Amino acid sequence: MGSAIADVAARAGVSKATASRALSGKGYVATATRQRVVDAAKEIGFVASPNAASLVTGRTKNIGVVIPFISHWFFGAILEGIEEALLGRGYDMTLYNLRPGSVDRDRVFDFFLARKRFDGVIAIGVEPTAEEAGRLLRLGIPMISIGAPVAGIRSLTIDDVRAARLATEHLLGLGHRNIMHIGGVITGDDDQTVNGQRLTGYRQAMVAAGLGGEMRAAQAVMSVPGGYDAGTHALSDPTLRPTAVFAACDEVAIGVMIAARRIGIRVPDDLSVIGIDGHDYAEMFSLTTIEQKPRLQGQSAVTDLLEAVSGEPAAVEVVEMPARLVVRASTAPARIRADAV
Amino acid sequence: MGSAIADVAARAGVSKATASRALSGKGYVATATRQRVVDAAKEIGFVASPNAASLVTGRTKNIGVVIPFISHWFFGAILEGIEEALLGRGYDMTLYNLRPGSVDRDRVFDFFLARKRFDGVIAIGVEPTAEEAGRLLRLGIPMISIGAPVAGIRSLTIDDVRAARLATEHLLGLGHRNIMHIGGVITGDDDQTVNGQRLTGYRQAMVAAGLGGEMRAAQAVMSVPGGYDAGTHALSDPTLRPTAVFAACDEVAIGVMIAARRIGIRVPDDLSVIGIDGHDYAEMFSLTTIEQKPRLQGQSAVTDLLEAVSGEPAAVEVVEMPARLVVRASTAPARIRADAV
DNA sequence: TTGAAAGCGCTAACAT
DNA sequence: ATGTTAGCGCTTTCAA
Repeated sequence: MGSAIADVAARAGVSKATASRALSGKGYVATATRQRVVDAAKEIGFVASPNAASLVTGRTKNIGVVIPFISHWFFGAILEGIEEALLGRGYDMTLYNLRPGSVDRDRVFDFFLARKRFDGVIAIGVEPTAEEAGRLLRLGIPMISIGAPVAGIRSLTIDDVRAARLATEHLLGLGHRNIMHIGGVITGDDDQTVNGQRLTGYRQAMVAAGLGGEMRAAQAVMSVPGGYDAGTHALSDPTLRPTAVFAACDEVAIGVMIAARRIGIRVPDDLSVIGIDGHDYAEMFSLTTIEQKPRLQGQSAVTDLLEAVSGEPAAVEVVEMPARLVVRASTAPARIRADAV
Repeated sequence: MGSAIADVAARAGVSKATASRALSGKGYVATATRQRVVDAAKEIGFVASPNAASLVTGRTKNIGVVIPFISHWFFGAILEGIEEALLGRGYDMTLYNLRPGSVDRDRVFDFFLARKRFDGVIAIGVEPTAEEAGRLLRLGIPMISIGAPVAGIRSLTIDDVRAARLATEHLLGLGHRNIMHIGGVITGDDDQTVNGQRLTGYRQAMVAAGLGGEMRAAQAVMSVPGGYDAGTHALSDPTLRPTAVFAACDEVAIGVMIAARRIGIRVPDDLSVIGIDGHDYAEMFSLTTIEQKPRLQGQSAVTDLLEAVSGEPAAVEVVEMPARLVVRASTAPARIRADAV
């Protein structure tokens, strides 16, 4: 029941302080004494109250995580990586699911996160404002960002511009000229979010190839059905149909491939598709992709954050995660069409 | 910074007790006094320490959630439902990702959950043992289970046997005789898990239709690639091919449909497929399914659990969630094949 | 309506 | 190597 460390101490015939030392392993305790305390604790089923401990140590062994989606593969996989890394070190994870544009955003940053409940915070794809970040840092709560470079705090991300360029160049290298980009929703023309950067990379590659006039971009909800809808729309007119699609993420790419097949377009023979993420399903769909390894990103974020928690604040910088091109059958060399000769 | 309620009190010219009453809204405080306290708190950016409050009230406003997968749609959607419901009531969610067979299981139940960190625990698809459940209940931590009936605690679940029977009967009603079940991994013959119950429902329906001798069941990893692999295997031999497949979940069903199309089997004309879950992608794939509404399950779990937290412990019982058959094009009436005439 | 005082369960000096 | 003491920041009697 409500057994406290005082009960353990009494049972072992020592003081609370000694019981605390024996149980936590900090400070000198005679081996025999320690054993008696440990036994006593086990006998009455004692488990220390983390609240009480936190109150005095100032450490909670708890990390706050903010994420926009859970039921999207990429984000779910990051979460799994974080959880695994945290659990192994005796930390737990408190999760805030903050969809883009959520009215709860202020409450999460101002109330939930700004209490002394967390040793650190991981923001995934959320792009905290300078004010939001500053508030936490001033409270002494280190923060790290995954997937979105945030001014003033350490960020883990792939170089999205470069990844998009890589993907587009891969299609160009196969001989494609008519390459369409199906990306996420963009706000404004100088959008610096992940979606904006991927569009930028596409543009850079197209312009560099002298195809600045051939660029075509559409926006899709970042999901398989989103890609399906956008793909259906983009591919329906045979005369305007691209020969290759660079999708801003694998879920969209998969949706596009499904739409193409339903329309009767052979993939990859008549349409090359490339995505970004390295989705678990990519192999099944023979999808060519730029691999991001989200689980690894989650684990790295934990490593970096806990370093900042226990030691010096980690340097503020953008850490580039590896992004690897994985070629599969979904991208084939462009074929010379009869009508193009 | 480390502003405490004493700072607020000093600034407002009242005692800590009054400041506490003013901020929490409990107890008598003159309106003018309250306003001064609230202003003072805002001015110095005071946010109460939940640890300190928990220590004295015994309530943490924090719920522990145990889940086997995050990056599977069904589980992710439940989590989103839970988070939404919790956030609205000022509660946090601490998440433990416990894959089946994980070596961390004991640590999570004995160490992480059994501390006074949680007002309640939600176990999703985890089936705590009587001992694990009893331990928490003895500590006064109410627990609720989603998706798996657990002895001694309240459970939210669809009637999996009935859902499976419903699915199978739907295929039977379309005239199918050669119906295969592609389910999850089963351990032993009287497996009482979700997978086992769905197999049982399939058997009941088949036997009731006089097709006990025609039953065929395969096991698959519960994912789209898992369904793809199992489907590829099950459908490769044209002479043994079923005319309909009842898949134990939508992800498997989708995998089976993709495999079928790749093999050249027309869906739904030559193969009817039905799943369970009500996946977001079901509509896109025209998948007939038994809908489970996981977000709703998550929300209901929160409602029920918080009732138990604040009032009488809720009655121990199994609450049946609605499961609804959604018919789409992926199940078509069985056709009389030439070779069957 | 407000204040003083006690104490939630633990850890960390400081003594011994 | 162990015990004593003093809080961590808050809420809650109890008195005024």
